[in-house]
Amino acid sequence: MLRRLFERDAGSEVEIPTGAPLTDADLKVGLLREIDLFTGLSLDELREISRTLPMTTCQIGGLITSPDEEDERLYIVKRGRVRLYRLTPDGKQLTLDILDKGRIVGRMSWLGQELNEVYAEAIEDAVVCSFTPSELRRLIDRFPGIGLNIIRYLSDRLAASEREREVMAFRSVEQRLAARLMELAERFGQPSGDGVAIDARLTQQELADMIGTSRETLAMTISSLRERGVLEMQNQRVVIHDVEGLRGLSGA
Amino acid sequence: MLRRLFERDAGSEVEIPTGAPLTDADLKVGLLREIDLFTGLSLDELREISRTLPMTTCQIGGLITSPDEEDERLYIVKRGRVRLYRLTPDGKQLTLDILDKGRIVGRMSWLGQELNEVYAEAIEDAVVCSFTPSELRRLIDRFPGIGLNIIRYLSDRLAASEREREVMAFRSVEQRLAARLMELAERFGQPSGDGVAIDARLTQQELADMIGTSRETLAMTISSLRERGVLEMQNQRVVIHDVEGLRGLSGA
DNA sequence: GGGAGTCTGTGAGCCCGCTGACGGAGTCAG
DNA sequence: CTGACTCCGTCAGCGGGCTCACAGACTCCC
Repeated sequence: MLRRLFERDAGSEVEIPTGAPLTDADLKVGLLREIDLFTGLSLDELREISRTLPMTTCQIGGLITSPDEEDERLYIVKRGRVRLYRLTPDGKQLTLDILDKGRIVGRMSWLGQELNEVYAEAIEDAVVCSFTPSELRRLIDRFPGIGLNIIRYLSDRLAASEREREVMAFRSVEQRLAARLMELAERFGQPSGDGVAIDARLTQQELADMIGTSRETLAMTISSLRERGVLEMQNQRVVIHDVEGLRGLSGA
Repeated sequence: MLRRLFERDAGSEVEIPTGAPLTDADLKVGLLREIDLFTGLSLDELREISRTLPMTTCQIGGLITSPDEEDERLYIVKRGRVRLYRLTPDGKQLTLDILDKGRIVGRMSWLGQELNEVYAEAIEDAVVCSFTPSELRRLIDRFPGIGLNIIRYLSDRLAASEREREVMAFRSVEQRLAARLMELAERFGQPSGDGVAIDARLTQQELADMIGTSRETLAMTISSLRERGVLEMQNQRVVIHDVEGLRGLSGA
């Protein structure tokens, strides 16, 4: 079961070029501006920050960070999507979150033990930039606004995580699936011919990992929803036909 | 089922005396010093902060905050213990955490939506002090160290919450119970005649709410563990006889 | 086009844990 | 002492979801 970790193309580990920047400095500033973490900072400040931040790319399937990693480092996603997941001792996965632009992942002991024990895998080609703990600390001392933004970010993640705990504790697979698809539709939904399409390739195994069930049970649940005309899933794309119906099934 | 919310003595809602302080100013400074959130601040700074912080008391069973609350306010526990829980639409509870000295609860929209939808109930007589969002913001601007401490605190909570999600997703009631008791023992354990006693009164219903199961199933599980000599539970006190055995059962 | 690898659909069987029910034990007020 | 209330122990019954097993469909690469 452990091999699933490596099932996608390997050899795409992140290299971290601490020296020369990969890209034009102004492009970097541009990317920084789009990130919520840095709202409220002036252009000059952004420029100053961008000088110290190495940017790295990571191909689809590559691991950005894992519990084996020794370096304490914090990554900010600039492009692409990153899947955060935990691995149980017996090899099952639980996907915690899908991160896109502006969201944070990493482990830093001084920053609590956040995201220890957590893997981060690029599910699209991704660009991330990274800090060391001391860099971040210096940044926050100079620009307290960044501290506030991180607090807001962590609070959001915490609220979502605790909502998830309640869902996992008391709700059936169908309800959990409905709730998760609603969330994905809100974040990645595209209006399509007949309803809302979720703009992400998701195998049934991946969906199952998100709601903590088995692939087989998930397939049965999808079938049932398809028969009732609520949604369709083909070619690893989910299309929701009856959004309101799905919301009702989610039990919220 | 909803009445369980009120089963303990009512009439003990928090009143917030925004004006005159309840206690001697120096006592307040003393309490602030013990709180992790304020480590790294000088005595003068603590004194300055203490002037603006109202302290309130809350009797056992009282609600410190709930989703119905309109005020956005952040509370810091100074004495006593506070149980954080969510309520499902059909009236079941899931206890998220037990907070003691120095830990934070509250809802603030600018601080993400943390702890929206969350109830906080005093399970011992408690003393809390509270901020408004603007007060906290001012504090962080003046003392960035507080921002760092909050970040660390939130990171810890998030890591614990995500670990919990994995546990809820894949582990049996017995494993969940074992893991939870280990955690409680670490936080509230007292060496006792025959093993480790958990220093907190806990009904079986309350334990069941912590691990997301029913009271009946919990009772069966406790019985089974008792027969195997792992632990004992009487008078709402848990005594763990075989700590290593319990750790093994937790599957970690 | 053909074969390897992956993904999807479905079924049989089994067991954990939920529901519902009820009696006993402890505790507190009168 | 006695009733009222809460908490605890246990059981029968059932069903959701897991495991195991396999066949069909799709994709990608030679």
